[in-house]
Amino acid sequence: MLNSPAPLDLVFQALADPTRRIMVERLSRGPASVSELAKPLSMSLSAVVQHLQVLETSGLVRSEKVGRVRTCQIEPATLQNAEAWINQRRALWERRFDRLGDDLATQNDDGDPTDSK
Amino acid sequence: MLNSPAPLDLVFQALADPTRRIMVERLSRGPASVSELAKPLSMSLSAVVQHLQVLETSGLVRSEKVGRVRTCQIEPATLQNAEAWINQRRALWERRFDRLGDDLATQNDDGDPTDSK
DNA sequence: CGGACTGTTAAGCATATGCTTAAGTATCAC
DNA sequence: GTGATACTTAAGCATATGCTTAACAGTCCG
Repeated sequence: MLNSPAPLDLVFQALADPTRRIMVERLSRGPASVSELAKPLSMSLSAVVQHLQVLETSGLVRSEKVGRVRTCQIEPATLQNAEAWINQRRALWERRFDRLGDDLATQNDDGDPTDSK
Repeated sequence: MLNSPAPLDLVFQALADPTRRIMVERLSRGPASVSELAKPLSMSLSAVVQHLQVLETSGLVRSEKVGRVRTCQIEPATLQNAEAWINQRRALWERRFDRLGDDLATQNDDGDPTDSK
């Protein structure tokens, strides 16, 4: 039991910050050290480390230290969980829209294609 | 273009709260009034209204008042924006994994397996 | 060894967030 | 009009968040 089930709360919370999204974007292109992550960001290294901790707690990022360098990488499964949640909601509302379409069709049933675009 | 581009910050921030995700889930199944949204939630109506404001500010929910009832519905496009962001990151890391596979294949290509461990 | 490099940790601070209670406003139903 | 219904708004409060600076701790290099 190394890592927690990474609740959606923490994942979305982590993604809510633009700095952290930049870090995730960078890591989507490949692993990076802490200072590489910090390079494009205009804030102290300390702040970057704190953002990194949020990302790791959320399960979005995993890191390992070798020598004096900590190398970070994304954990795709976690991002996919977030995506999956959104997908499931979409399934609900799309189902609803389909039924709505059926109802309209039923109402207009005797062939008059009102919105023929 | 009535409203602002609904920055991802606000969308992910809105989704970070479990109460608000319950509300979004409910609205994915169809429109609801404020008190209908509040029914499954163990907090004051006032708190629910405040959550609703967060959802509306994020662009995830739209609402309209008729008589004394405010009816709320989801705004699918906004959720899809969030999904799209995740999808785009995935495109990046998948591309990377593909190249990684290529490299491994190339390295092992012409038969001299010097360190076959 | 000594210094540069790469983080790490702690303290402090301003602002944001998620509630609460309490008081108010605008329907609707009789 | 009276009362119930359905929010709405404001104030207050505890905790969380996003930084900062400053001091500390390993690691590598000559």
